[in-house]
Amino acid sequence: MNLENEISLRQTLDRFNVLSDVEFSEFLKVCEYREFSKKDYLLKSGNYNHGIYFIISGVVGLFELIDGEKMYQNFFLENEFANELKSLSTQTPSTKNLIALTTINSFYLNRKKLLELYDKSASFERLGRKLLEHILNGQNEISYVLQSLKPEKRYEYLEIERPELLKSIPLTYLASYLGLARETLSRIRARK
Amino acid sequence: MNLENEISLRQTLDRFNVLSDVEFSEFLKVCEYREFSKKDYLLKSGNYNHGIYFIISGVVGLFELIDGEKMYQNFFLENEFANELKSLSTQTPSTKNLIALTTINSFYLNRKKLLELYDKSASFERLGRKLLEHILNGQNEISYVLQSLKPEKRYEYLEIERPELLKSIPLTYLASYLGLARETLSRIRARK
DNA sequence: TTCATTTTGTGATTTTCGTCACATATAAGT
DNA sequence: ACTTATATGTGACGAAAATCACAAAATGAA
Repeated sequence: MNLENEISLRQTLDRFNVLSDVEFSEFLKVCEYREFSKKDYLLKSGNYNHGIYFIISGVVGLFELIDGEKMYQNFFLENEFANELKSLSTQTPSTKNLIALTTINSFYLNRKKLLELYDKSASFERLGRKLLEHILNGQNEISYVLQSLKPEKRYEYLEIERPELLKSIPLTYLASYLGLARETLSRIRARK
Repeated sequence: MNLENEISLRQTLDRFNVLSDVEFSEFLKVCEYREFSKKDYLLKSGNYNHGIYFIISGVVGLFELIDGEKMYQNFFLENEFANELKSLSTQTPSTKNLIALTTINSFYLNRKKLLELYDKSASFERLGRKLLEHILNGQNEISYVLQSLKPEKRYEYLEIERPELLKSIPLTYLASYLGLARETLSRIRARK
């Protein structure tokens, strides 16, 4: 069970191809197992952000309150790193929130401990850099969708590129993610 | 003149607070001075991407051809690093283009040489990581604009947060950047 | 200076999407 | 099982933006 979780993490990190066995066990030492119930906040706006979460199971949403409405900006699924990097890197209070959309099993990675790892070996720093590259590529993609695609095509983007989101996340949240009115997305789906 | 350019670079890098004097002169060794005329391509879609450019002076645009139209996705001004990180990090042919919108003076930073630097000292890797964080924060911001702001507010975002773009870049290009029809942006500006 | 190219402005028209209102369905909590 | 809270569907309507068409202005090149 616990071992299984570590294997998930290992496999995810292996895709970046940087950590040796020894380094991985070093890495594991900074991982704290944490659980959350649905609607729990992993990060609340106004608070400082001290780390990131590796999602073992469940779905986490990143949102910002705008005119009293939750605008979802990202979703993190199994085997992804839930994060809000702006407040993490600048160490200023977060304007955004991370919320558990389901029950969550996760590993928490404390920022300070990660920075200490960075000092120990360049491999960890490299892992951090590669993870950032990965996140940035994802962010570029969603920008492209918002900039260039009409509502119907945005929905198709989800169908093709991120079908897991359609399955696990309420339409209402996806609408804000795609920059559309809830009703518009509902109608797009209706005519399919 | 040449010294002046190096000072610009130094000041820009100093904001990340990682390189010593010695490391900076090491860094300078991988910088190749390059000039471009207006309309030259720094990167052409279909080609491999072998590095990034520090812009000493001028403006570079990042665009993608969609239905035969240039969709501008970013602009790089003086003292910024013009880049297309997806093709650079994955080493696949670029789908995007970097084009000189004015005469350009730049330093070219070759990817391989940068990776070699990364191996030499963790400071360089850290610089790379911090630069990525910086780029990612910018990318998050433009996503927010596209997702949450109506056309008029998008224009105001430029007025307030990026006035240099309004001064130096044709309205037509800015329209695609903001995900709007050219005419819409022209009318927004007219009623101000 | 002249000609071609690029960029911007502006009206008329069409389309799409957002908004409002309310019904229904589904899930969650006691 | 009952009640409340969340989420979804759908029609009517209006506002806003896209599209089309063309003129004017600005920029660049020969």
